Amino acid sequence: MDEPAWLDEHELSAWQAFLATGAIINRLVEQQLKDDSGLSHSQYEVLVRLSDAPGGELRMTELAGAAFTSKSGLTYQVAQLEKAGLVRRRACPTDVRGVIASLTDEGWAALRAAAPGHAALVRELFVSGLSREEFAGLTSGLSALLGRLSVRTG
Amino acid sequence: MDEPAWLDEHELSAWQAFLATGAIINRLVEQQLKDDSGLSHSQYEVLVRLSDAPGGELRMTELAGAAFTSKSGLTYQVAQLEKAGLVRRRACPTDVRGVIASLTDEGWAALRAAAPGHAALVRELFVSGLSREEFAGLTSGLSALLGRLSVRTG
DNA sequence: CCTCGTTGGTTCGGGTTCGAACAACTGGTT
DNA sequence: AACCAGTTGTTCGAACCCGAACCAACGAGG
Repeated sequence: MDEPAWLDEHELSAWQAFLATGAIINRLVEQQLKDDSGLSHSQYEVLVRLSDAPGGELRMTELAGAAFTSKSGLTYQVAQLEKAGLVRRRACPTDVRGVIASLTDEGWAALRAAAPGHAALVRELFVSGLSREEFAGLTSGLSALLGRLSVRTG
Repeated sequence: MDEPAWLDEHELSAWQAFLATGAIINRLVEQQLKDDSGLSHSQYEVLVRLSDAPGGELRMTELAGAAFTSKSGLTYQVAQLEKAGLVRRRACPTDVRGVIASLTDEGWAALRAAAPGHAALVRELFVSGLSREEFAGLTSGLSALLGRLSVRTG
């Protein structure tokens, strides 16, 4: 109907802020993890997802769905993590095609070692410096957004 | 002083929502621009920054600062855009080292052609589906965050 | 049993990104 | 004038990531 071709002032500044914060924060987090633990952000995410799963293991597809990466991207990252000894691959007992990625002891150790620095940075960048209301507003906006998006991705 | 090693429940879910929304939205935007205009998101951003600047031109460094990319990344993207005829490079009159990227007529046209679809998608993903309060909360949270981050990067 | 459409995971090719190293230049200081 | 710390933009090597193509295996319906 009346769809203007450009974003208006409010939309634009919100959108720009969204892009900018995402870019900056991602870069800083990436940097910190690399320097501090030798892990990329995606690798760290994979470890976190695995550690959240019962037994510290998950099928590749579930892992790709939970993390924010494509199937091929996940294959690559898991290969890297396996090379580093942090993750092991097992065959899935109920499906010959399936592959189960599973945290090794070294994987757990690496995660425990990396977590405090990561948590501190996330708190510094993302939580502190916002008032309680700002943080609450941000959180509810983000989760509404996420709910909306989940519908779209099916 | 009492810095827990892990994020608590609220921090974690907000952080995850932030990462997830960023990843999903970026992917969808990337896709739409590619399909619709043959531009990547970073290329589109470069065009937008140039179009915002007086005369449609900007020094490389200013462009890299305004967009969300490294210097080398920008060199690459501008080279692509130049190959496509959307951007021209000029020497900077006041500084021999300087390079000025400048929108061509084709660049303006490409931007005008791409903008409506992009704006519509951003509105669909990012604006609509949120109540006025949610959007306001999200916006103020994001800009507070951005202000905080600018201090850190400055 | 046997299709046959679907799913799981890897491989491959190409494009994108980054940081470090580099060379050319600037502007201020002595 | 000669220096020198800092800036500018590019190049290079490596890592990363994605989509498409692919093969093997599932499982529902005949």
